[in-house]
Amino acid sequence: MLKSIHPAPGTSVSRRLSGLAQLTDPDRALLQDATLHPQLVPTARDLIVEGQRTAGPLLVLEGWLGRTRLFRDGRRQILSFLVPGDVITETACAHPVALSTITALSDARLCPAPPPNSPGLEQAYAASAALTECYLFRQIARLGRMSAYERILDWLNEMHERLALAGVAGPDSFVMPLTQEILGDALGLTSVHVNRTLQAMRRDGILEWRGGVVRMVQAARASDPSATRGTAARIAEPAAQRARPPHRASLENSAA
Amino acid sequence: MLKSIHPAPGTSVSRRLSGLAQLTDPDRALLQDATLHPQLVPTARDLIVEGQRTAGPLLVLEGWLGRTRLFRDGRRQILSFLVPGDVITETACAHPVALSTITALSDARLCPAPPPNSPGLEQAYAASAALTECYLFRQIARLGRMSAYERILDWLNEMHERLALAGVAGPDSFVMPLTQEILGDALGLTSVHVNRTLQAMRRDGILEWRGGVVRMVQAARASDPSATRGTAARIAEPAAQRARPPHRASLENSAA
DNA sequence: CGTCCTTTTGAAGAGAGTCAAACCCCGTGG
DNA sequence: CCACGGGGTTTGACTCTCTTCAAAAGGACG
Repeated sequence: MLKSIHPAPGTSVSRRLSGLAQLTDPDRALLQDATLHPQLVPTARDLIVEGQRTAGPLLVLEGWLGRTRLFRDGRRQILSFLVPGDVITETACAHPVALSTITALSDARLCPAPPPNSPGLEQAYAASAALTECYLFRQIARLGRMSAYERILDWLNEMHERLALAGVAGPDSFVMPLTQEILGDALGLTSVHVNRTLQAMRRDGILEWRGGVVRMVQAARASDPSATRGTAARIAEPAAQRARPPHRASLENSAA
Repeated sequence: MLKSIHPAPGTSVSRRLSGLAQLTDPDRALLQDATLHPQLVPTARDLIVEGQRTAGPLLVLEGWLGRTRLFRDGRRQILSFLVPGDVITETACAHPVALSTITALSDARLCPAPPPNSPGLEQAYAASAALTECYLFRQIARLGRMSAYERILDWLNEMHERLALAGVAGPDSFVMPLTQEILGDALGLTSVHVNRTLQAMRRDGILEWRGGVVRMVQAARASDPSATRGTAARIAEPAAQRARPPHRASLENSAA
């Protein structure tokens, strides 16, 4: 089914890693071989449970997974998403325990990540890890300082960018196998409010979402309020000067 | 001034790393030597600016710093805190650029981290990195699914635990050099609401905060709605004891 | 003693949550 | 073929947490 969008499903990993570092043909062959014995994980199944001992690193070949944290009272937070092309590694440590539970959010296919024998692969893994950290930072900024409208927009942009890296996204669209409730759990919102915000975005004409396919209008792409500049001495600056959170498509009242 | 709480300021790093892995005397000596030529960073000064090339890893000897992200319109989010004993590393990568700006939130003292020549040091660094990731996850869960009251409580608990690892915290108190506004920027709240929530906590008798020193009543320690709070302790084997008598409304509706 | 921050306080508003019911789409099975 | 279920999506009405916008009150310090 995904095939309608991405032509060669089995190679999302090598496409992504090739984009992150200079890979040789042997490197690619190694990755290709690794995909021969994929592990299937059906929707809603836990791949790794927090606190358990971890196996080696994995590659996501297909499907979406999420690092999730569950509160005792049932609240849930999705910490990050894992999509095709991603490398799943637990920070090496004397006691290698998983720091979070990883759940399949759609039927997924994974395989063990081949050990980095070459400098190319090693660099690719390193770059992938750096990106992962980058997305964590972005998630924090999103939850901490963005409105619901902005969170969804920013998240859609991030996912599109990530899926594009793996070659599984169209120029302005991608397959989105999540429910609005899951989206809410990732963005710190209720499914009801996710729904209402999506409707607002549709009304604003910046987004289409039918049958699990998201299509984003170009304008949506432009609205990134973060864009960091030197933090400088703003830490010490009086609060009075700092702007308030714009809502809606705003975002452009930003003084670049 | 910090001396009133921790007796030997120069060794926060070796104390913390000793707790994370089995260090030999030469290891500790190496760390000790590294602290001989500290770098001073005054409050509000940027240590590293996002996008710049990075130097090597650093050790925080004293003071608090924060990874911060600034929006174009002035909104600010503090992604994570760096406190004495912490190791600052940028994910190695072909193009080693900083993923976020690091700003001193109080006068701080740092030094270059000695390269891990021994297995002990290597493990300590790895454990430290794992903990760092753990705190990022926790920060996400905090911002995404906790109320203001819970966020502050959870954050205070985390900081106490971290400072205790470095030996710079009392049994139920620690020095907190941040303003309420900075706290708000870390927890995704306004300084006004931080203030009001703190007052509520004082009224509830679970917290004192005078003159930059926070004192937490034992009960406060127990209110962690996250099911997974043992994770950090698992990484840092020699951890403190944690009780968990239930406490405070909104948390006790937790079902195992 | 005035200035600059930070902390408090107040009143009013708005974004997001809650609760509940209706609606829809689809696969199932009578 | 169509009623039946069940998950996901929509809607509506109401509540409440947290934000806004001032402005006053402390406090540290030259």
